[in-house]
Amino acid sequence: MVGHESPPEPRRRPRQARAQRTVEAIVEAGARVFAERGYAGSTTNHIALRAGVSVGSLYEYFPNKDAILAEVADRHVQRMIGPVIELLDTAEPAPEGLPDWLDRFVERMLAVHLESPELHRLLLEEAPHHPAIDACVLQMETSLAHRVRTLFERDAGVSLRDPDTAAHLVVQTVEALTHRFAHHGIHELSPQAFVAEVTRLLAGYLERSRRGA
Amino acid sequence: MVGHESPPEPRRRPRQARAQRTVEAIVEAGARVFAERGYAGSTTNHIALRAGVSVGSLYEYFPNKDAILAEVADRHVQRMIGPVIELLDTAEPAPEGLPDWLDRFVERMLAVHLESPELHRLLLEEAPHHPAIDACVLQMETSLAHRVRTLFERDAGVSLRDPDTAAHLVVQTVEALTHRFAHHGIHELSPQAFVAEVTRLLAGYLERSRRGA
Amino acid sequence: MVGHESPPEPRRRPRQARAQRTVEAIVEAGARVFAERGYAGSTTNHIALRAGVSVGSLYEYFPNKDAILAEVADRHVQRMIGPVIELLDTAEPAPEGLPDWLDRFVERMLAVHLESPELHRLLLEEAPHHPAIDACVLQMETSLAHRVRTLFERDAGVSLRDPDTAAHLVVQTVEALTHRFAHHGIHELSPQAFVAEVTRLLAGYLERSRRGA
Amino acid sequence: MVGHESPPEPRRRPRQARAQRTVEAIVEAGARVFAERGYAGSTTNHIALRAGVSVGSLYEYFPNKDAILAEVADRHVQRMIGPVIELLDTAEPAPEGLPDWLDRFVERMLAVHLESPELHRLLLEEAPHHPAIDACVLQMETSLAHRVRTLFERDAGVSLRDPDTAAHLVVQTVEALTHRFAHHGIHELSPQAFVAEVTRLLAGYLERSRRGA
DNA sequence: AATGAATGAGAGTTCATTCAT
DNA sequence: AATGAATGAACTCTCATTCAT
Repeated sequence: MVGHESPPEPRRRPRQARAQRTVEAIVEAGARVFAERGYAGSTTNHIALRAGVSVGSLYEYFPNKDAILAEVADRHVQRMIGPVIELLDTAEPAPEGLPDWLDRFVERMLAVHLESPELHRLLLEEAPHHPAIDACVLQMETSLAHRVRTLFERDAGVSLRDPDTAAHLVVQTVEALTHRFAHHGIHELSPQAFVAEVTRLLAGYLERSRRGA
Repeated sequence: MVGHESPPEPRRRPRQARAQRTVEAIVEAGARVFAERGYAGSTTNHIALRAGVSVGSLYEYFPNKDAILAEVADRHVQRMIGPVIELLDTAEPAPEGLPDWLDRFVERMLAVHLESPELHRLLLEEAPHHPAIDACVLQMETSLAHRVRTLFERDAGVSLRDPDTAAHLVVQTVEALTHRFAHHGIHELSPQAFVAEVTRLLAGYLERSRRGA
Repeated sequence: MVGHESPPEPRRRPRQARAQRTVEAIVEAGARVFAERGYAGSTTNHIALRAGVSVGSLYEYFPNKDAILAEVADRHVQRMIGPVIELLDTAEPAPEGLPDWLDRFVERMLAVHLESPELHRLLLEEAPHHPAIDACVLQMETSLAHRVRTLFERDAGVSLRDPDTAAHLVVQTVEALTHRFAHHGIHELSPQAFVAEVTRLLAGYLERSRRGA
Repeated sequence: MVGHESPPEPRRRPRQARAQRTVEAIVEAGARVFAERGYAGSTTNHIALRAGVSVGSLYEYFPNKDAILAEVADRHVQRMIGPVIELLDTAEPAPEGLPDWLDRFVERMLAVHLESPELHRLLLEEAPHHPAIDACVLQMETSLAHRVRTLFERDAGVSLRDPDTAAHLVVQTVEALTHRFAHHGIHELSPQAFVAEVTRLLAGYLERSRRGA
């Protein structure tokens, strides 16, 4: 009769799993509520309600409202740069193909910006500049810049005088322009034309910046 | 008083010199307090206190907190673009001098961003996207882009395929990069080097974009 | 939060016994505070304090000050007309007894007015004419008039030309006179004498109004 | 050359006349503003503005908001009872004509209530029970009751047991019923029918109350 | 005598957070 | 672990009143 009365599953698991689900629900609810109502307009009660959880539970897992924002921001940024990093990491060494992958880079950045624009805008523009968010964004940029620089260096055709600066400028420019375009557009410019134009902008820069030039 | 809901009284226009001084003090205090504490962290009482004025006086001239922000934003933007517009309007027609005035343009934009960076950051990044601010910023950009385009067209050496788009991209890029640089810098890059690099970025683009190219 | 203006959240319905007690305390405190200080002189903080509850709790259950007044009014009216309606509903059919039940009717109305005269005065005279209160009062009157009319019709001795109008006049007259008497009296007139006099007034009217007359 | 340089008009007159006009303007503006926006909804600034006067001037002549209300109330009551008193004072001694002048009394009271109902309602129902208003109303009632009593006594046909009480009841009843009717009506009852009905009500009472009865 | 800018106590209301259940 | 009732400091905004001009 030993080991008979208790199911083989560990006892603590369900609790932890439940807790995990609760946290998950809160973060997701947070993302939606923040996106819909802005930071100041969102209350912890809204979020708890949307998560199907009581405020008490919310405070069981997050010390305050900002902590929810930080988590939401972190996840959002991770989800955003994932595809971009993947692209950068799998880029073929192709000297003459520079414009080609620039094109693909810009294209993917734009795609990523168009995905959940409200949340994105919130995090980058409206949210009080919480250290956590600032850190997130800087880290994202550094991470991308680092990979872009690696590509520059690996690519024989692009041997720049100051590859690090170039990489940062490129990343910042693409980030800023796609962000802007995703939100306000530029006249009637189509996304394709926009991507082409930004690619041209960067290609010109990189050619000019070659060490030999 | 339920169901009586009289419309919010129109605010007083300052007529006497004393009133004018009060308004001035409120706007200036608003700029400072907003810059120091952020939008949400600033209260109308803070602003009134800093202005050396009672809350009542504040509400005599501004219907609510947002209205103060709008006024602060408007003045800030006017003060910011003034020098840049002046530069653009007095630029000499100089085909071969393109890099030269690009350089001066970037330089002045950076100077302008370094002036009251906290306030600037507030208005562009943190403030809830108040229509008034959005309008301000878009108008500023349009205004600059228009002048830049005029310069492009007047300058024989830069006959672009799509001068309008190019002008917008240039303005947005400069705005974004200088803004960013003013706030976070890029490693140890000096302001001079930064300006030179951005100039190179834009010059490459414009050369590439020539109609003949 | 400009232009976000979320609709006022629907208030919580008390579910737990504790919450029910809180609501009860607020309504009772409201009745007292309103009666003592008048509507304008009463603040939500006064009421909360008197109820032994925080303002926050008050707003948990009532969207605003008026809502408290409405609830207080409703309860007061219900409590007031209860005894009167009971009297009317149990009146014996007694043709020659008309003066008798008129007497009892006036007597009970006076009793009811003497009960919590301050609150009563507030609701009928001072309170901003909130729809809820108006409705309450009209409904009360209609309700009483309807029953009075039924009594008239049932009573063979009182077959009026226009029983509906008569019923309304009777109810309004009794209401107005007892209300007045309860608050200011008439010289040194004793309550008994007052009741007798009003009964005489009405009896005269009803006799005169008989169809045959 | 004596008495030559100064015009014969007294110097102070213009100032007083102007002041008188100012007071007049304020009281009239007060009446309108109170009637339109209710007591709480009216501000001294509203009243001053409407009167074409500065707040400062308003406080030159009235110590506070209540004082304006009191004056407005007083004038209103005077204007109201004027015609009624005139009627009572010129009534012919006419024993058999009792119903006749009751009819005219009720009719004139109704007319008077229909004149500026908003202001009237404000003063009797909404305004905080300011002593001044209470006094006004009581005085009005006393004044009318006194005259009615005189009529009763003069009129041989109506020799009541307690003429004073009867007079008060009559006045109060007419006041209450016409007030009510002017504001809410009774079903579809026409004003004529209403007057007739109230007359009947009172006539019945007075007949019953004769000493001999 | 008149102006109207300035005052500031105090109103109603919100919401992040706590804690008894 | 979870609930949700309770908290209360803090906010925005009003308006009767004062007083320098």
